[in-house]
Amino acid sequence: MKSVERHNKIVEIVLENGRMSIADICKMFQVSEMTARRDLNALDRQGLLRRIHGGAIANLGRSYEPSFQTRTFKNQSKKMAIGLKAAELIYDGDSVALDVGTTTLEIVAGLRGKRNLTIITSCLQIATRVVDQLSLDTDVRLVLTGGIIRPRELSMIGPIPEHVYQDLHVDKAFIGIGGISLEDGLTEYNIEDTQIKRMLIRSAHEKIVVADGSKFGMTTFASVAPLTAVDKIVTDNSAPAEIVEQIRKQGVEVILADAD
Amino acid sequence: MKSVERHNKIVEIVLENGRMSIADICKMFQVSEMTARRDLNALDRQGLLRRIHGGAIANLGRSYEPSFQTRTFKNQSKKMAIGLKAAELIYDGDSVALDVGTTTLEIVAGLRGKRNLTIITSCLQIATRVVDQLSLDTDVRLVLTGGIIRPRELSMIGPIPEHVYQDLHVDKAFIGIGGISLEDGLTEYNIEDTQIKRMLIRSAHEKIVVADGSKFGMTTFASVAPLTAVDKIVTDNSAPAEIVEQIRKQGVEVILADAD
DNA sequence: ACAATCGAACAAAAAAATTGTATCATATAA
DNA sequence: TTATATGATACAATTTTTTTGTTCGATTGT
Repeated sequence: MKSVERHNKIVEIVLENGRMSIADICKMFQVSEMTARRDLNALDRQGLLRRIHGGAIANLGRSYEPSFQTRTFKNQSKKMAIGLKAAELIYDGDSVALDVGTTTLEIVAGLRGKRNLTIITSCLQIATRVVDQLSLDTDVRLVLTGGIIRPRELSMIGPIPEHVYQDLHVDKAFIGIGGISLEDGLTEYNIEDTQIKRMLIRSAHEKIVVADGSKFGMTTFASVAPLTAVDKIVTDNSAPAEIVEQIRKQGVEVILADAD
Repeated sequence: MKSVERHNKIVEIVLENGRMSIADICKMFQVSEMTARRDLNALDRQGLLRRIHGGAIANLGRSYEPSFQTRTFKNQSKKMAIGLKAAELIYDGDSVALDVGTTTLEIVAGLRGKRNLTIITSCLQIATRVVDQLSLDTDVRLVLTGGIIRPRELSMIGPIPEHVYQDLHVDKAFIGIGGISLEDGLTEYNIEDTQIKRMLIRSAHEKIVVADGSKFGMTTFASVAPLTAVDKIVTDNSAPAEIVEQIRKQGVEVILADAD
């Protein structure tokens, strides 16, 4: 086992159980205390958990959204499956908007080989990944909306992106979302985000939500739009069947990706 | 000598002399032919030179601007010195615009420890570096202008950044430039860039050009502005003394950084 | 106070990268 | 075309970097 794998596992467990002790790590991975401490200190520096005496705890205050990097670890394989499935909805020549998010980020991997795409995003991570992965092989036009960068999020907010989205029209918008519920519709953690997401929905011909199964039945802080404001939802097969059923009855297509 | 240093030296020499043979490399660095070949192949893959039978040649069609990555290698130590010197002009609380460029990129390193900065840029590299290096320690507000990303340049052009710069006003703008000449003033390689640079100059209270000594006396393709449109020029001590003298006579302050 | 935990420093071990040599394939020039 | 130089692959040797463990004095929480 490589050290990076161990780090990932540790973060996953801390996120799952809320805490993990030095002793736990020693036992589970057969390493010395010093190594366990070094691991936790490194992960703490990366902001992925909070170091405490004797171990580490998750660093999420309940009502706060975890940082982008932390969220990347949650349900990663599911997000990858969703991203690839969502990418299948994109055809050569499409103009697509990719919302900020760890799930939308995975869509990029599925764009290899597609021709003549226009991609609009306000997410620095997505932009960087597109440049790294695509701009060499594929002929892709990449547009960044600009805006004020939120340091932990690497997304841009404020009047600039709103203004840009207002003037642009895309074939398809892929929207990440904090919660999907029958009662409260689509909800997000931050008010700033809701505004951008609304603009996105407005300026896209086809509106597609990407969200892993854990988002279903969740209501987070700020309301974005009713369920029926979007055309499709791409999720994985861990999404609760009854909720999916109800959503379909409301006329929203739900696409399930196979996650390992 | 580390392999990276050797690579840098090789690129520098190829850029300087236009070509370099396998034998040259073996002799100069006391390495085997195999190593020399591996070096050239690696650098070719990175697009920094063009591999030919028996050696390598520079891969610049004379009238074209080399790619961002290639330019990073040219006069790197001088650019670092200039960047640090230029950063001394920035005070706590300033709002600064950082133009696209390999020299402006080096300003970021000098911003450590400064408080309450607002940085505006349309360069993806600069944005990424600011996020990596500063956003943790420093309290910096980072604004990206947005725009269409030019894949090789990682800069943004088009109506979006122009519009954004139009609405923003900064204390100081640091402008990279392709050529500085007494007859033709400030010139650039691409027309697209000139427009943005003009906007930058217009929206800044203090206009500062950063350019290494090799840019002096050069005229590139497109005219940006007359020399007197800017307040200061930060360069290194390799800048030709007579030209510097003449520029100073025109009322533009020239600051010389000590390069190794 | 006192046992557990921590971090610094050093040494050991493992992993990764760099480099060289030998060998055979390929390209260039006469 | 042949002869010679150059190239590429594979493997081994080397160096460098990363990771890990141990010891020991300092610090922490109960």
